Amino acid sequence: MSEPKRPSGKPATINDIARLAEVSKKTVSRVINNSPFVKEDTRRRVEAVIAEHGYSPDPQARGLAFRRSFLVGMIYDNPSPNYVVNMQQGVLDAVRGAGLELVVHPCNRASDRFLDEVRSFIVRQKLFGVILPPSVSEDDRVVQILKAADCPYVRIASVSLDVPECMVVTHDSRGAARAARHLAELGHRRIAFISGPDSFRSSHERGRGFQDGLAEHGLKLDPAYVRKGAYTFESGVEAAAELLALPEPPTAIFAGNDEMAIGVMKAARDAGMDVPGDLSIVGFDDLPMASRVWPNLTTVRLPIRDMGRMAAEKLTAGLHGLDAATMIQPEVDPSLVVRDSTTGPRP
Amino acid sequence: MSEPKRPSGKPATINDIARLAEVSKKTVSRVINNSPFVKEDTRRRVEAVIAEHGYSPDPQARGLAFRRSFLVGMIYDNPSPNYVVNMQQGVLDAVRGAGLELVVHPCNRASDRFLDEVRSFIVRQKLFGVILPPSVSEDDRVVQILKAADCPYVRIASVSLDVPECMVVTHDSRGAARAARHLAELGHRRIAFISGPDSFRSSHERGRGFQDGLAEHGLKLDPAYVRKGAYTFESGVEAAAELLALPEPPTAIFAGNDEMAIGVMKAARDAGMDVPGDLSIVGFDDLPMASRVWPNLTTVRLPIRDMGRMAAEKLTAGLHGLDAATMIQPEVDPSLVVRDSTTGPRP
DNA sequence: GGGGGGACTGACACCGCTGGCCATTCGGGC
DNA sequence: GCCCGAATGGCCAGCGGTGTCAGTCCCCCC
Repeated sequence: MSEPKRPSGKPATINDIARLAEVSKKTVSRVINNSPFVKEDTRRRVEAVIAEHGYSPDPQARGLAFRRSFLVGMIYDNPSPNYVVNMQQGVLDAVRGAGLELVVHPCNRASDRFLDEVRSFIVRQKLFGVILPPSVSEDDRVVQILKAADCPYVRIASVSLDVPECMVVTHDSRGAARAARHLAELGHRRIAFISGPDSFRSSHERGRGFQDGLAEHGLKLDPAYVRKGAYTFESGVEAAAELLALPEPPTAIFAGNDEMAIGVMKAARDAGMDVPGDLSIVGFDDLPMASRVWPNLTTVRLPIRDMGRMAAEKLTAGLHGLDAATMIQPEVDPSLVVRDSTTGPRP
Repeated sequence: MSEPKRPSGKPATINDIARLAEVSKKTVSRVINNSPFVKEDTRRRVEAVIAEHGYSPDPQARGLAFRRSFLVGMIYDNPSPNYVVNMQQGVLDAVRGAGLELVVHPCNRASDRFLDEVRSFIVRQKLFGVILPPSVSEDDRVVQILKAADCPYVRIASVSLDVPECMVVTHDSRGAARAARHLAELGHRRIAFISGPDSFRSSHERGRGFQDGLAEHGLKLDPAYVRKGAYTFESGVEAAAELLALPEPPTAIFAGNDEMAIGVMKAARDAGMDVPGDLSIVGFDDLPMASRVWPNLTTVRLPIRDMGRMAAEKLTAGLHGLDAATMIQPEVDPSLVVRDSTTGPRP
């Protein structure tokens, strides 16, 4: 249906369409850009020709004239392939069909050229918009650059850091609270928590939510049962080894993410403990791994792809004549995925 | 050092540079494009101004004039986040600094609009080049589209499918042969193989290499010990369950990828078998999971990031005045990562 | 001293599209 | 018949670069 009709091999231009539709290229341009001053009749005729010839305007030329590209950037510093790929997919869900493309920009926030690189990327590409997943989303310096470059952006973070139209809040605390309730309801009382590193907001949010959840059941997190991890497998192993060596070891451990939770599993195995018999474990993220390891890990799942889509939709809202601030905002709601790594404590 | 000097906030243009360097914008253009017809003196002067003002030419305008964008596309249909992210990273390793950006284009090869979508992407964006990882790299229809659009591309595949300058060959067969030798040298004789689906070249290559490796030790793959999987966890479980139910079950299983290998582990556990005591298992891919599951999985690792980099370097060779065909070509060499899921068979 | 040629540079059109401004046409209300 | 607004076209400039081509300059050689 949309086979380009020009035998020349080169794609059609706006002039071709104008000639074939017997209108001026100005009117074709009006149609493309949804100008309201086009008769319905004319619009249909032009659109027919466009469709017939599979024409789509050259994004470079258009971008040049608009002083803005049709590229959405995603700037991230996230080592989890699962997170990254799902978020990319979500962004693409929203961005395709809007005629935008996704340019990925992983970066190293620890590098001393980090800001210069990001600035140069943003300024040079005149991005249509930028998606900032954690932890880059938490870096105000990046946001400053974006503002200075007059580049729209959406930040994805566990807690609100900005005006609503620039935020997708993931409410990690709610997910952690669910984990807490789950463990409390199973009857656990000696419950431990392994946090992520301080440099991540999610780390605090997950800890806070977990405490809130426990509090609902009249439980308090004993500081003796809290360890700081680094969101890595090894740090999970280490922290859990310490906890399990306690005179009164916990009967359940909530790890700040799945990597650490699986480290906890290893530590339990090393200590000759049965999971979940001797120790219940809950993670956070629902990595693919979580449903492969044995026992399958109970964990909190974030709808990452949806989050990406929602963020991108805020960016493209303007294209559809919507206002990102007033959009009906589906809330991100972390869910608890109960699998086999949790059960009641031994009597 | 590279702080833009224009208080206006807008980035410098070629005209600004021309004025400041007291040359025509054409000469600035020559400097940017490394034209040999610029006096050394002039070039230095222009470069000084460019550096001083942190100028970099607008990719859109340049692309418009060149009839080519500065975007590298990566078109893939690969469900493994690990693979995708590593390959993206590798491509970026090569592409950054060349002034190119990476546009990601996951797709669904099963969709009936697949080819139209890919065509529209390629034609519209006038891509600088395209990276095709498996399995898209094996689709000749995509390659036809690229050729028709006069768009450079590099295919990454387990076996050569094209002229050398358009190929990065991953030699999966060599990796599989290593796995075979490893098992043979451990003393295994009843060795099973779970293949991937027929639709993947890698599936055949891994099978072929495995047989070759066995043959070096005078062993032959007994068809009774071969099952076809689908590169999924579940298919691994299923195939292994069948194999382990055999009257004389294998003492070692080579799975076509890690997903299936981990499925094999589950099947072994379900069958009450000890890994590696009763059953040795080897996978392929070295997913992050492989070093998290228990026992840690022995597997074959492909240098995915390097592969991405090598592919992108072929694309950018022209920019550096090199010829992709004659480049010194580092070979991809899959390596065997021996972990804890393999040992000798019980006597 | 004049001619020739290579090295270097700049003027100008153009890439494909949008925006501004004005002219033109058409149809309808009064 | 007049006026007005909606719909459209024409034209030109401009986005920020590059290609073409025609110089200009300088040096070398006869």
